[in-house]
Amino acid sequence: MHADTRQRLLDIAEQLFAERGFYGVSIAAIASEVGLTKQGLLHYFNSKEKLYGAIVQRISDDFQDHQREALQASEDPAERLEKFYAALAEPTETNVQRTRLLMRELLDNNERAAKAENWYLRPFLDRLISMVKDVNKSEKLSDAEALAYGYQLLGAVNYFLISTSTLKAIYGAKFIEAISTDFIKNLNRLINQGLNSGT
Amino acid sequence: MHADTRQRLLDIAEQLFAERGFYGVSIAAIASEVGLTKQGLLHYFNSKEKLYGAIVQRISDDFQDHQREALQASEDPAERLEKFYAALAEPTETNVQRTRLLMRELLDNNERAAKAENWYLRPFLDRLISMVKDVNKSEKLSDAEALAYGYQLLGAVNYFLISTSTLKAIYGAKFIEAISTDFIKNLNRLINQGLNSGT
DNA sequence: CATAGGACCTACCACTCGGTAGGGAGCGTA
DNA sequence: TACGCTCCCTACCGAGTGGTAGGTCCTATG
Repeated sequence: MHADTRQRLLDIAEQLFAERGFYGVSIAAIASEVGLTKQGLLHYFNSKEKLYGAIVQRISDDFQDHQREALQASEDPAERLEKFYAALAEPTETNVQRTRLLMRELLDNNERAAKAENWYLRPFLDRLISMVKDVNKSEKLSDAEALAYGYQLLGAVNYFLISTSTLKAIYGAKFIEAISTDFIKNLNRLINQGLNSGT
Repeated sequence: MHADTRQRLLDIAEQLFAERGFYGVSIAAIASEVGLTKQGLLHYFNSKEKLYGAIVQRISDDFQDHQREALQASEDPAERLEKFYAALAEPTETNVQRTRLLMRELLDNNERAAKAENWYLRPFLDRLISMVKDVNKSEKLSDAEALAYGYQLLGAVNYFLISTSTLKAIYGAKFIEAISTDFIKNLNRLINQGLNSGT
């Protein structure tokens, strides 16, 4: 029962893991934030890794849901891609948080990524490849070319999302707001130009 | 004396911090990798933070050296920018490693980045802005526009660098090699196209 | 030959970590 | 009333953490 407590644990743990990383947060800290003791937490998730795994799973599930929605949002492939990246780039608090967490995952998994754990990215990337290929059917991009292209935009968006707080501290909030709008404009131009003018 | 040991400490610590993050490595682990005890390490760097700080400083210094070299490498601003990003994207082991470390820095510093610590990025970014503006003088890009543009490419490159090992595990080494060449091709196209065809 | 200081060491400290053992309060069911 | 189950607790463990105190060896300098 008490799926409520479970949810709150997941929510808060997600936040803390995103902010400080897996090694940077203790389960005791997570538990106390929820109003439990460490063992209260361990009642729901048998270990720290299990808790972390559940969070990553939840995020990747949600991501793929959004991807499916983007596919149904429009008929025009280019427009679909635009909306897809626009959704990814949205500076929502949870969006930024989850981007941070996935970025950390990418960094931590490094070489042991060969294990089944990190393949959660696979369906997401596969769908991305086909979305890119749909935009430019005339030239018949190879999978590698499509992924190279899609990944560039993915990197641009994700990197920018995790940078905004730091950039704000350096250049000030106003300047960064100006950048954000330019950023989206640029992104859409890259999507349209980049795929119309040949490889 | 024994600047040699000091160097080895920095080298190995950089590697370990890049792989596992600040909290993921103990100073004892670093020391033993060098062939010292924990206290041997503390003889050279008074604390873990000091050691880490010295590493970040060294990286940012080197980065700016490379940036200066790129500026002198060519007369054509667009070509300069091409060479600059090509150097950043080079999948050297140390290059990948340092990108990982700086990415972690970006994630960890988050909101407390307001302190002087993280401003090491500032001169690097300022130079980037002026490089971008030089390419497209006719349109007189604002600083925000220039940074938005430069940062997109920066994100694309950095994100790709830290992803390669994971992508290899998912798609296989050959596929990723194919992507890498397409990636650079794409990047150069974005540099030339993106800045010639207006904001 | 004396002395100072660099380059390390062993021993230890207070503390935190993830995890186990075991118990108790409140509940629904028989 | 008795039983078992969910939810959460206190108490504790071994291992590991960053850091301090204090000592030893070696070399360079006077």
